[in-house]
Amino acid sequence: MIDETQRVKDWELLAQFSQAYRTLSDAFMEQITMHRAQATVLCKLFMQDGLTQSEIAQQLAVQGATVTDMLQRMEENKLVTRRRDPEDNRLVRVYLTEEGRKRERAITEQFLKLESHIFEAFDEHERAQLRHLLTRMLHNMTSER
Amino acid sequence: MIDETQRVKDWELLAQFSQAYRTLSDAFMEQITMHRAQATVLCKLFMQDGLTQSEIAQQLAVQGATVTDMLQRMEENKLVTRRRDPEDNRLVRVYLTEEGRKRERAITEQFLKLESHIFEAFDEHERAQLRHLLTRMLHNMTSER
DNA sequence: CCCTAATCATTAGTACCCTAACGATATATC
DNA sequence: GATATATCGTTAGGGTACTAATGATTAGGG
Repeated sequence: MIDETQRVKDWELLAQFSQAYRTLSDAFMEQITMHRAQATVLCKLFMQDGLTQSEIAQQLAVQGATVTDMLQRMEENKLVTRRRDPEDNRLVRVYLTEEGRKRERAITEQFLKLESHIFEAFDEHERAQLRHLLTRMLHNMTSER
Repeated sequence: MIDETQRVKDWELLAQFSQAYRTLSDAFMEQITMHRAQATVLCKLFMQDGLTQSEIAQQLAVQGATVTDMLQRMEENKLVTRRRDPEDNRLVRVYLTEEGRKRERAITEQFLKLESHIFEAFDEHERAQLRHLLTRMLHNMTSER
């Protein structure tokens, strides 16, 4: 008989990991005076400027209301500007400011540092293995039904 | 040359996973009218009643202030009671109420459901592999320096 | 015994994330 | 063209998380 009261359940491990990832990335971003979620939004804009708010919400897998709040703070801090799309007035398109664009290097470097910290002592085979497992779990978690 | 602009970076995968886990567990807990973090606290108390707040903070890997807020809400909702430890008056010990204890079955079942949803189509070997990789990352993430 | 340092919990302020309800705009159907 | 439906963003309210500052209690060193 395995002692059920002692064994760490898998969901506990996932919860711990999820929490630890956020805490650590908060700490890394704080080193360059950024917030985790805001840095992530900027990363999306580095790849493609002028995304709509709902596109950002979808890419971050958060609700639209969350994005509204975040972008309001980011606009106050002059990291982005927001303009209605003239083609479709429902859409709000988000653009990097000069100030936002200036942070590209620091942010991408910091995310790479975070990555190498987390994968300390991992070889490429193990990273590939992990990618595969995470991708499958992600599929299970986000698929309908 | 690999096209760096296309490949999903590992930190993005970790961030996605972390977000998806929270969203999904929020959804599962919402089905039984509970909040993710509060359910986790109750689980710790199911294992060991009368934990102090700092012990709970350590087990959840969050700051003490976070636990204070959570437990105040949980006490208002009659899920737990809090009493100062007579041996050491700095400590606040947290105890399950009858109401809190009543939720044990529903909560543990719901976490198991969550687990089997996430690990759909995983065999035991793959789960063991994942446990190993996650544990090592967790170690990298939480170790000093 | 007193003073200092350590530990524990709380408060205040901020950011992130959710749901629910709502207003504005665009599209589809008649 | 008018009405119905869908989409997009905002607001309001609540839960989860952080840091920094504070107060209360305990433990240690002289």
